[in-house]
Parts: sequence; structure tokens; C-alpha cells
Amino acid sequence: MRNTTDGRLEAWRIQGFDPANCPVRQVLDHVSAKWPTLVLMELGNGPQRFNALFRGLPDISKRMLAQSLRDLERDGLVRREVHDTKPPGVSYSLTPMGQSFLARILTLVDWADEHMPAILVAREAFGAEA
Amino acid sequence: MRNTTDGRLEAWRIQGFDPANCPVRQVLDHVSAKWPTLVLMELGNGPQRFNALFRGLPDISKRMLAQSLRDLERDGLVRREVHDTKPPGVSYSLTPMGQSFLARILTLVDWADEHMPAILVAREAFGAEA
DNA sequence: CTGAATCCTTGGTGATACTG
DNA sequence: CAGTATCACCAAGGATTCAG
Repeated sequence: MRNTTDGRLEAWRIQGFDPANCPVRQVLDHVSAKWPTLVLMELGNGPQRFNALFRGLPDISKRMLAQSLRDLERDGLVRREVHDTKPPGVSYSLTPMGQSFLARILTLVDWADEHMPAILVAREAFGAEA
Repeated sequence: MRNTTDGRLEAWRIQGFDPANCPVRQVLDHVSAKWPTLVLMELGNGPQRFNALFRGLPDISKRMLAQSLRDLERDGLVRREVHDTKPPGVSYSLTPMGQSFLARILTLVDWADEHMPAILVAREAFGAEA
């Protein structure tokens, strides 16, 4: 086994790593997938109903919004509440865990913002020699 | 426009948000895509040659490894060095920016590790009522 | 050894229409 | 209002083969 300065990586390797069934990856897929991140950010503005979210995300389809919300709810990041008012409404909100997750996401977003200039420079340099 | 406690979100919204062309998303795609994250983590163990990486990632295809490396190199996260030794070899390593990015990724991974038990509980509860 | 090129399959995504 | 059902599409990914 390769030497490493990071015990964490080593641990994964030892316990056998299956990319398909990796629980960590299942969480990262919330970042990977097209919409869940944006849904979380939209919910960061406070609890909202389905159609409010739908209007808030410019190009999402109802299908994908519903699916994203279910996925996030399934993992306990979003809470779904049905109010049998008149007319009936469903509101979505971030759970504490969802807020915690969103905070980490925003950390990545901040990184992207900070380093975007450097990345653009790198791309230019890369394109130049090609 | 919706009230918010987060000026950041508001800013994106104001400047018009196109999910397809969002620069932040392009960075997040390095997390989203199946392999780049694992490649970065593998490179976190130190510089390595193509085949070493290939052997290090259990189920990756050469095609995707090459593509992931190019994408990462393009954005200045990975450095590619050709040694005209005998036999010729190519070594890959993290740039400082790549290390910085990897650190953020590991933050997310740590979150996933910490909260996995809670997520599993949430999934069970979700499955139960369905 | 380090890839590039090709083919082919599959799953994610959007559009549309329909239901409680 | 809040979704679900169905279809069609396309691009990401795997396998294989070829090249420098």
C-alpha cells in the first residue's frame, strides 16, 4: 500500500472501496446532481411552498423539482409539511441537518468564487498550448 | 423578489442566473462528476504516474481517468509532467490550487461521514411511511 | 507506458398531459 | 395547488481497439 500523509484515505482503502455503493458518494451526489444544490439554496431563503420554489428556480421542471425534493427529504435534509388549509398547501423547509449541509456547500461555492479568476487563467494557458 | 437573510444568493439572482453557464457550477461539476473527486484524493497521496493512478482507482476505465485528468489539468488543479526517461513516463500532481480544492472536498466528505448515521435513520423513517 | 478514437448502451432530463 | 405518468431524447460512461 502506498505511503500517505492522510489517514482518512487509508482507512477507506483498507475497508475496501466500492464507488457504486460508497455512502459518502451518495451524499456527494446531492451536490453532483443538477438541481438539489439550487433547491437547497432556494430553501435557504426560508420555508417555501412547492410553486414558490418552482417559480424561484428559473429553468427547472416540476418533475425534477419534485424528485429533488423527495431525494432531499429522504435523506433528512428537507422537511415536507402538508397543511390541509383551503386551498391545500405543502411547505418545504430545511432541517437543521439540511442547514448544516447547505453551509458546507456554500463553502465550496465561496471557493469557486474566489478561485474563478485563477481557473480562467489556467484554462487560457491550457488552451494556448493545445 | 423574495426576502432573504443571505445577500449572496440575492446577488446571483440579480445578475441573472443561468444554470447551464454558471461558472460556480462548472467548478462544482468536479465534485459532481463520478471520478475527479477520487482522482484528486488519490493524488492527495502524492504525485503519481498514469498507471499508478489507474491501479489505485479500482473501477475506473482508462478513458475516464484520462478525461478526468485533462479536465482537472485544464482548470489548473492538477499538473502534468512528461519525463522523457526510459521508458517514458508522465507524472501527475496536485497544484497548490488543487490542494486547496481537495481540502474543501474533504470537508464535505467529513460532513458525510459524521452525518451518515443520521441520514440512514432518516431514510429508514422515510421508507417506513411509504 | 500513456493515451486517443470509435462504438454502443444506459440512465438522467425535459416536455407534455393527466390526477387528487 | 401539488404533484404523477408516460414518452422521447441525448450526452455521460464503459468496452474495445489503435497509436506514439
